[in-house]
Amino acid sequence: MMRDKKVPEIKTKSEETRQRILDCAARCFREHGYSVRLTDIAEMAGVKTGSIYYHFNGREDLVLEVLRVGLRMNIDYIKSRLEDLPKEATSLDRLRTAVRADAEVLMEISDYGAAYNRVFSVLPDDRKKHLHAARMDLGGLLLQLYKDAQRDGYVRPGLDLKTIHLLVFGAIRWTTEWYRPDRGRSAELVIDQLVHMVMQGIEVDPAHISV
Amino acid sequence: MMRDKKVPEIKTKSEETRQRILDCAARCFREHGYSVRLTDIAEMAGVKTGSIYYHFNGREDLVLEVLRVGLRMNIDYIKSRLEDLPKEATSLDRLRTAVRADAEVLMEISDYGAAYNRVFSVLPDDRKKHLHAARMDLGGLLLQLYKDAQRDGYVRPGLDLKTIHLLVFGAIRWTTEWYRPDRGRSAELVIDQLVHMVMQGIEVDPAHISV
DNA sequence: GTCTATATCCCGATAGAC
DNA sequence: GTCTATCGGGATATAGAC
Repeated sequence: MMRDKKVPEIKTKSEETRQRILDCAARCFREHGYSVRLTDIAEMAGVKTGSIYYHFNGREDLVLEVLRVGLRMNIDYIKSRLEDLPKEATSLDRLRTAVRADAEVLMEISDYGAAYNRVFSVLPDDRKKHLHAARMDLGGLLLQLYKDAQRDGYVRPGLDLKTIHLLVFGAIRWTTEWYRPDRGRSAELVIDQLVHMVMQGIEVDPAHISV
Repeated sequence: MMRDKKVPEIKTKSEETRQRILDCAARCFREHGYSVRLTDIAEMAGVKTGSIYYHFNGREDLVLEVLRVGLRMNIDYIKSRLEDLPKEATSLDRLRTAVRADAEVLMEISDYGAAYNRVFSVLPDDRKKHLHAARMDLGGLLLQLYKDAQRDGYVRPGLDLKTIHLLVFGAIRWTTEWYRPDRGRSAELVIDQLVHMVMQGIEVDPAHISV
């Protein structure tokens, strides 16, 4: 899950347990939404409810930590995919890559991103504030790529890019509501269709119509 | 909210109260998600918690009723907009109209659709079953319009329409997470951008590039 | 560090007065 | 029909043993 950290990090047993609880929390939030009980998370992690309180200050704290990690993974993954691009990549290549990466991290890479989707909106306003900076980082990163591509003439000048970004972002986020890795359809297919639709649209090019 | 019913319906006071509770529930679910308390709904409706139990069998019953109404409104509104089209409308016109209508009902017409979005996924499986038929009605209605347009040669043959439908559906559903009627941007702008993107894509048509 | 046992709180639900 | 009062279940959180 995500690329390996640079530092090997000999983890203490405590850190391992903490990490396991966090992973299970992400998985639970992904699957059942905000209302999962601490008991369920504890059970999945192979500990008792009380033990969670040794590693976290409580439910709220645990939730926020999952969301923070989710956002960070999302941003880091997109950036790493952008860095993998060759120097000569155009701003359109970069936009396409970022959209793909955003969808990949949500659908394939980790539970944290999907957990973020389902949980964030039910958070009380003051909690949301704690995530504001990271959210702006992610949104800003993507929006800038749209702007760059438009500036370079790859994207139609008339479009409202903020709105476009939010619509694409939403189409990706909503996949957590219906996409299941089993059931035939692969994530790759979905992402291909998405990128195709966003870039070229679904209509047949009028210029190619024979009649 | 929605078009007037054919029958004027002299409502009894009881029916009015029931309706008010239902409307407030939809609003609460829209704004705060599944975890709103009955107390909040009651307060908004100007009654005490106990009174809700005269009109509904309990929280679960109230939730399901909001979802049922939401789905029905969504379907009915799309259908009515399709019926308003002139006879000579093409299958592409019908697809465009349906997508617009789906977005309108969610963003402008009623709280019920948005409530549905936020609540459905946290429902236990057996409750979801009760809505299965209506969900299929809505999904099937839209998917068929994509298929018709593709059959008539308006939509690229290679596309996986089920996936495309779910992506567009998701972009629309996710607007409830970010679109607010205040704050400048109008729903109409958003919907225009959506339809444009889905139909023509955001890329500049290569044929029109001068260099 | 992790457990067991328990305190505490909150909310849905019910009973019965009006 | 709507209210007030209250019960009961369930989940978070805490205390203290191991």
